[in-house]
Amino acid sequence: MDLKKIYQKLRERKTKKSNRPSTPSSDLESSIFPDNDHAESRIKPEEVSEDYRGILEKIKLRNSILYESIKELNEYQQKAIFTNNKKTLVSAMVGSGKTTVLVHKVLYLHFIKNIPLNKMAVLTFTNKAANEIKERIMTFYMQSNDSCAPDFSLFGTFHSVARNILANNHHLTKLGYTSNFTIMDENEKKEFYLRIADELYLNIKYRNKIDKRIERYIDNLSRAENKRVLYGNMKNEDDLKKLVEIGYERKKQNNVMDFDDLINNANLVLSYPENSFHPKWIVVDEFQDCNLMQIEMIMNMANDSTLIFAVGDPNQLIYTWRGSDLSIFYDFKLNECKEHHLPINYRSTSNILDVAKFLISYDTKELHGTRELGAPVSLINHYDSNQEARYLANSIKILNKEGVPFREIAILFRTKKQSQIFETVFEREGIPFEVTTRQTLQNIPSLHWLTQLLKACLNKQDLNSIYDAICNENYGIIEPSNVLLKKYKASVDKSDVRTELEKLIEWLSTNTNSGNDFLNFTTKMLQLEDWLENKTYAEIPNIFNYFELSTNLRPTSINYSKDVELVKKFLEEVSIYVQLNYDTDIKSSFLAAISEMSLGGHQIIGKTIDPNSEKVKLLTMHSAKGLEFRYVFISGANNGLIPLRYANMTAEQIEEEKRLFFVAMTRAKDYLEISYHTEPEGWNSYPEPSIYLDEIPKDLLKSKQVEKFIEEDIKSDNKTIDKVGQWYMGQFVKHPKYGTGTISKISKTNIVCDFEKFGEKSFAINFLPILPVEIV
DNA sequence: TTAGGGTAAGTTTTT
DNA sequence: CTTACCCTAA
Repeated sequence: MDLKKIYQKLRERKTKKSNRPSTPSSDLESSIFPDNDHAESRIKPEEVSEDYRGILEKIKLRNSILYESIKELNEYQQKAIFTNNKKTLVSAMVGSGKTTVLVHKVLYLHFIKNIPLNKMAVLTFTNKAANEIKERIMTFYMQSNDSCAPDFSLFGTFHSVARNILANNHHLTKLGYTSNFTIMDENEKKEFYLRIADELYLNIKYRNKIDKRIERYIDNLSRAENKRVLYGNMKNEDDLKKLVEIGYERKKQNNVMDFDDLINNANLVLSYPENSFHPKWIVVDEFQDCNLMQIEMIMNMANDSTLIFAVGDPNQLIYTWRGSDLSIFYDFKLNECKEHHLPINYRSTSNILDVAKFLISYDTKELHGTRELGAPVSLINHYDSNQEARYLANSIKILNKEGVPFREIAILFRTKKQSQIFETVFEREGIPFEVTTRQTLQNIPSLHWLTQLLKACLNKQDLNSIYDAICNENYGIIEPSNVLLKKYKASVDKSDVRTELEKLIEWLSTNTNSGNDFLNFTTKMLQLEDWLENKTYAEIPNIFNYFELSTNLRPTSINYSKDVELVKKFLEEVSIYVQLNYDTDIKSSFLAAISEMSLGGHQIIGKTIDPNSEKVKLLTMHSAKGLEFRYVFISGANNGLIPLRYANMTAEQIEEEKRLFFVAMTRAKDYLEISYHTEPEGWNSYPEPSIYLDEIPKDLLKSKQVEKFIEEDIKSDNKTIDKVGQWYMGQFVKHPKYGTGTISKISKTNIVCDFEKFGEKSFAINFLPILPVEIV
């Protein structure tokens, strides 16, 4: 159930509150705390505080619904919820119900300890996690008698909460920003820097790698000057340093922030001595993933009377490349912190846990299973990934016939590339599947354009959004060109104090052939803020008509109906966000909603992955984190792939790959199968099983070698052959442009010719522009 | 300006 | 191993 539906139900109930039945409906009850079906446990925490029973009794009197829910939890979970320590770290083992504990902690603090929800900051890393927490709390609100909608203003991702802190902080101007700043995502950031480089004729090498270079530059600020700037084959420094410095100033001029700026700037305003923003409680999810900036944000939000409750699992730390580090986790733990454990895993069979245990690096003794022995874990040796894909297609068909739904089956691998062969084979074999692809706003051009348009209207200094809104190749009113911005910037009068929006519109109207449509559209842009003035959330979808999107979305385009649908859904979503998170006025609430979309909220609209769809899931190990499946197949556990081999690997990175393998294994509920290949295709993978498999005792794994399929190999399309049709190796041929040459390579789909003057050229076999040459 | 030699980098992707 | 692209030599 999504937030919108819950909210609608909540509203419905509000209106007919008087004759509402006192018992909650059963469908709600079962959906509220899904992790709790195996609550009873033989394992007990060593010490149980004296007033422990008392607390439960107290809850029973205060809120019987919460009591019913909490009494189902195990004692470790209850202890973590009842703790009132200033700093608490809950080390949660994999599959031990940490989100359940987190949600109950919030409910306990609110309903029993009377902490208002808006005095609690609940910080997560993903929108998905934030939404799940909000949904569960909403559902609880619906069950209990509370009639008002909960205030989630400090619930959200670090970035989203940071944005809201900044937008509402009086000291923001000290940083050179105003409260209507907009957010640029990673792609927009790259464009932002490249445009500066273009405009100022900066010498920038490896332009396509500019994002990586800037990141590396900032990470290496402590290193020697030229070490930070050089990349690849560069011998001399380029203007990277200058670019970063100008970028820093330009972001302020344009009133835009990138993702990192949100956290960094929030830290700056929070650490001002006059800052008075301090939540009563700070609750952190996936604490092990925090980097230093995020820890700093937690600490800056806290004051002497703030209590911190963090939940995390060091064994699932797989994002150190985003700046998190085990030392952060342990430093926090050592510093006057009460530690709790959640050692009981409800997810996997004992066989699976027994194997996974050998890969655990921290708190080894603390993982306890609750389930039956189950099927043994298999280690299977395939010839290569193609053979494996055929084998799995077969196995999955059999499983499905036996009644296992496709959605309960997942195939996990280390790199995205590995999914291709499964897609090809499953497609051919008619097995329904879905691949998790990274969704960015750029993947949905109409929504990307719309966000840029709305950003441009609300932040009239955001030159990049303004330009992209007006000069978009699909939906813009003016044809984009890579010199327009440069020319505009060069000719603009520095003493002109008007906004960039006004200036660029005027400039474009005189320097391009713009017609009435342009005038009409840009006037609408300038006036959107005024239009919004006296509107309510319910009128936000009217923006569709305001901008005449039925014509501006290009009705002749093949994407038109889809675009209209997406845009309407987007505006609807914005409307709901404004309704749920209304703060001071419609304008700032609207901007908050648009910012939320920049922070990945669009995934709600554009998402193609439905966890409940009847499809086999093909996932990278990273994207499988947090998910679970009855049947899990880990593909390609070869050395070099797990751990993935690349230059200068550190011991820490080898450890992280191990944790990743652990995460992959523990996704399985009932059945786990691990494979490696005799002849792996990647340049970096060796024909031997992963080193991590050596750490697992042989008798815990059921080893098997799969016979090679003798059917025609699917990759034979690319294999070289000697002859096809009239063509043979070494044959003399003639090409109208390249002249004469000889055939140097033949495959089922292509012929490669080596021309005397032009070297090797490849041609598709169905469209050969060459002729045979008769040798006399 | 162009051709060809030389060499680092390559993965994962919460926002 | 392949790719991208810097760098240098004409």
